[in-house]
Amino acid sequence: MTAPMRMSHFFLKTLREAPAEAELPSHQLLLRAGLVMPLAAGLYCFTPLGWRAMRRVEDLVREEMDRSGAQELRLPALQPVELWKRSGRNETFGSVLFRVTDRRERSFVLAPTHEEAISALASSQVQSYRDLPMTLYQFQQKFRDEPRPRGGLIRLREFCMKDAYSFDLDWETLDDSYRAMFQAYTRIFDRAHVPAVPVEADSGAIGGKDSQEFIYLNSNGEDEILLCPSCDYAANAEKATFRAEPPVESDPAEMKKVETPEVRTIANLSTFLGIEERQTVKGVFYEVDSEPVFVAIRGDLEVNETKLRNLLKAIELEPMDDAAVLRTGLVAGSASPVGLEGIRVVADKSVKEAINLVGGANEPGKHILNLNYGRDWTASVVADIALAKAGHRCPNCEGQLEVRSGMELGHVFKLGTSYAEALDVQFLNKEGERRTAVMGCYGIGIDRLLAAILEANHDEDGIVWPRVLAPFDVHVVVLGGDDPEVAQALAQLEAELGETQLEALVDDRDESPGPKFKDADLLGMPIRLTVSPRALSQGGIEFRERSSRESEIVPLEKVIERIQKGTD
RNA sequence: CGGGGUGUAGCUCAGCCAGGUAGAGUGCUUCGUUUGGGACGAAGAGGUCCCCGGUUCGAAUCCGGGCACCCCGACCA
Repeated sequence: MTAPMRMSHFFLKTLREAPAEAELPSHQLLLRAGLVMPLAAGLYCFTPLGWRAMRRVEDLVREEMDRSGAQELRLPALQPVELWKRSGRNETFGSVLFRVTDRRERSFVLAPTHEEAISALASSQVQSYRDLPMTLYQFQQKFRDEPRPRGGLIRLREFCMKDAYSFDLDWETLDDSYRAMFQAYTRIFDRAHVPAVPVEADSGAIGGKDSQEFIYLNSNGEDEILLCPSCDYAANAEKATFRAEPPVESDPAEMKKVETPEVRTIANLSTFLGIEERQTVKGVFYEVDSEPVFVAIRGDLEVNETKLRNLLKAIELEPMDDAAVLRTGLVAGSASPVGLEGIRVVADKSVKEAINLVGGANEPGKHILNLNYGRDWTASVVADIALAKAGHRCPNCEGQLEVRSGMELGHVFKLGTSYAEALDVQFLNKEGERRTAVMGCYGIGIDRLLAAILEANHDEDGIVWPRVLAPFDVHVVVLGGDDPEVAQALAQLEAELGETQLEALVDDRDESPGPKFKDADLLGMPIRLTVSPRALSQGGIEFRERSSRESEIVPLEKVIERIQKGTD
């Protein structure tokens, strides 16, 4: 039971125009509706209205987490750097970690995520198989020194994340914990009216098994997603696999060096020799943790740097610059894995299966015909390191993959034992043997989810809040407040609303009707009630739904009933 | 970190090229009118022209350096 909030006293300023810095619809709405104010790049103040919205989102997520059996707790954001050294992530997170020093010169980090802290807690508390399985979660501010914060609440330097961690006896019971969380996420995005789809995701260098992201497909997203229109295959481009065109069939032939003047690219080469790009092999050079690496891949494909990074367990990986290419003695434009010495060679599986490929001769202006893996050259590792692209064949069916952009709203991930090992989360099983807990982690960015909700729920006039998330349930527009009949009707309405759980925002400002209606549309509460002499003369007050824009006159004594009808 | 753009009133922007009293719309304050879709009239308040330095009699404007913000890329367990 809450007293209605009067707008004349509410700390809120709406903007007629969006500030120039905002490009995305969600960013513009956040600023125009006065939900947030930027403090610095990637840092926002939430106003009372914005904070109400955040809390509604948080409450929805909390409800589903609790329903799944997870238990809420709270971990510190400020953590000793030693914890991060134990997990190895002091190095792997690198410059993304915000670092601070206390008065005694001890080093701390502002946590970007909480696997370390939760593992430390679990380590101290978990002793027996009877303690497991369990899933713990929190809402907590995360800090990441992002290279480029962007898009309002899309990518922040400080943000609120719901992060959950499961601890299991083994991989089998982890499957149950994971499934429960997956279902909770499905319900959350459903109820939040954001069409998020699960896609296969990269699990990074940590190892671990299944990893799925919940992606809201949206042209303003920053992740690239490959989707199969014919089946349900969907994967982040970092992870996506595909079936490459089969190699051209032929019998292995003798290697032969040919003159290829001015030919420096695969496109040139295939035109010059009149062959398909898939009949060539190309070399791509990388600098991996300060070591040169030669990547051999079929000419029609490109290297997926995430796959390569994971394969080599690399921290730093970047294309080699020209100076390093010279220093290493590689011949850009005619590079070949054949006869290379003093450099690690990594090959994509596409070149292992192919027969009689054309590759460089490691001499300018020359190439070699009929290269065959195993006979003429080998690599230290052969793996799938190819980048899936639109038009490639789906790994599961005959469909052609399509590419879309999307926003990562949530991530569920079977972590495995790496953190539990590093931080000693162990227990005794029934047989009295010491075992390491098997972990999962599950995150949802709350601020980003709020942004996605706005992206998915607005029209040209403003926000259209889903009922469960609206900062207020009802927006009351008062016209002609000096009229005694209006004042009396308003008093009665407010009293009745006060008897319910409904939260109301009452626009009692001394404004003309225009701005009041415009603001009501902009702020987007699900139901607008207009108390005015005109409506009263028609027998009640005007009831209007933001989503349908349909309105009707409802007698005062029926209003509460009318509002509650259709509450989801 | 590389490329591009922008910094002038709370917000949107003009003025800068061609140096000379700091502007408009909107918002805000006051008064009056108005009261169903950003209404009308009148009077006001509001400025470190991003910062530092230089050139000049004189700099929002020209020159040098820096900073911030936005976009693209790189990066992003």
